Amino acid sequence: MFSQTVEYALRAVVFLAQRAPDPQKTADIAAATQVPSAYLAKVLQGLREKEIVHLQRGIGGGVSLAVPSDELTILTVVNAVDPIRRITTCPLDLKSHGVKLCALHRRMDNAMMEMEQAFASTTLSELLSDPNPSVPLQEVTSGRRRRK
Amino acid sequence: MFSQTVEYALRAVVFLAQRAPDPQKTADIAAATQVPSAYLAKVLQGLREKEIVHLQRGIGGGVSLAVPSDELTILTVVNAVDPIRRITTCPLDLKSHGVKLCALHRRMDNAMMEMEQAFASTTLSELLSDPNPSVPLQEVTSGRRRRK
DNA sequence: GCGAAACCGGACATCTGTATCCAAAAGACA
DNA sequence: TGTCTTTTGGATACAGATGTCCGGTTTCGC
Repeated sequence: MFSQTVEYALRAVVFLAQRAPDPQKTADIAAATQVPSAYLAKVLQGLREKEIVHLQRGIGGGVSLAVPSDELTILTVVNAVDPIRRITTCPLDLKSHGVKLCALHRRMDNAMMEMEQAFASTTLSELLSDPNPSVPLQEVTSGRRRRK
Repeated sequence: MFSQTVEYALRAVVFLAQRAPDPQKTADIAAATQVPSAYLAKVLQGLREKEIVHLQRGIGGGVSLAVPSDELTILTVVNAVDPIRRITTCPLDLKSHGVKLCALHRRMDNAMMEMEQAFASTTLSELLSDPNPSVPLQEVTSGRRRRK
């Protein structure tokens, strides 16, 4: 349903949002998110082209969000690496269908529309502030512990 | 989002539902649904293994639905060829997350759950009786045709 | 039983997503 | 300027999805 690349990209931006605004090295992101580092580099390049992250070479460099986490939605990230392609015209190119989808394709597109809306309405910062014992990318520790 | 194979399988069963209970030749299904016939044969074999269609060899044979169209849901067909894989445990195998998904994965799974529900609640016969001027797989015949 | 109709099944080809590796480019800093 | 650090981008590899091909098998009308 979702490609690995989407999953990887989301993990990366969540990690970056957690550590914002400090830039993170690709290798560190890869370790924390359990993504192959060489491949993560490719995924991050895709995010850079869409101006979602900023990549800085050299000492002290790394990857950081190019957009505030409260303005960055899940949908933006998903569409950057593996766009949700809505069904806008008949896949069979039936002329008389045109933009008026048949019952089958309308329902398929509706499902995707709802997914789009769900993803468009959730920002990265909302994810991080979710009152959930399971914090993205982090093991729960019995005691109280917090590091920046 | 949806694989080609899913799209092909859905077109095929819709066509079969329209012509039920008459068996249809694979080549005819392929022509009507605009699916490569050799590949459609593979897809149909998958549907046969899941006992969604019945394949009959020999003269007068062909493909027919093995399930009444009012008992066959879109979800059944989708899951037969390309199962919707719900997120049931933490993709990162974080021990403390276990079955309790973090905010990110919970939202992704929620989206898939809603898609499952939407597809599970629609049967093939409901698709065919949908009051929609665009009939699946068929050009609208009333009125003049336009040249391409 | 014969032969045509129609599916069966496996080998093969192609394309795309996923993943790895390394030399080169670019930035920071002494 | 020189060097260390970190990203960049191209080459390569592999797997799975998609698509093709063809001889074989089953079934039925005659």
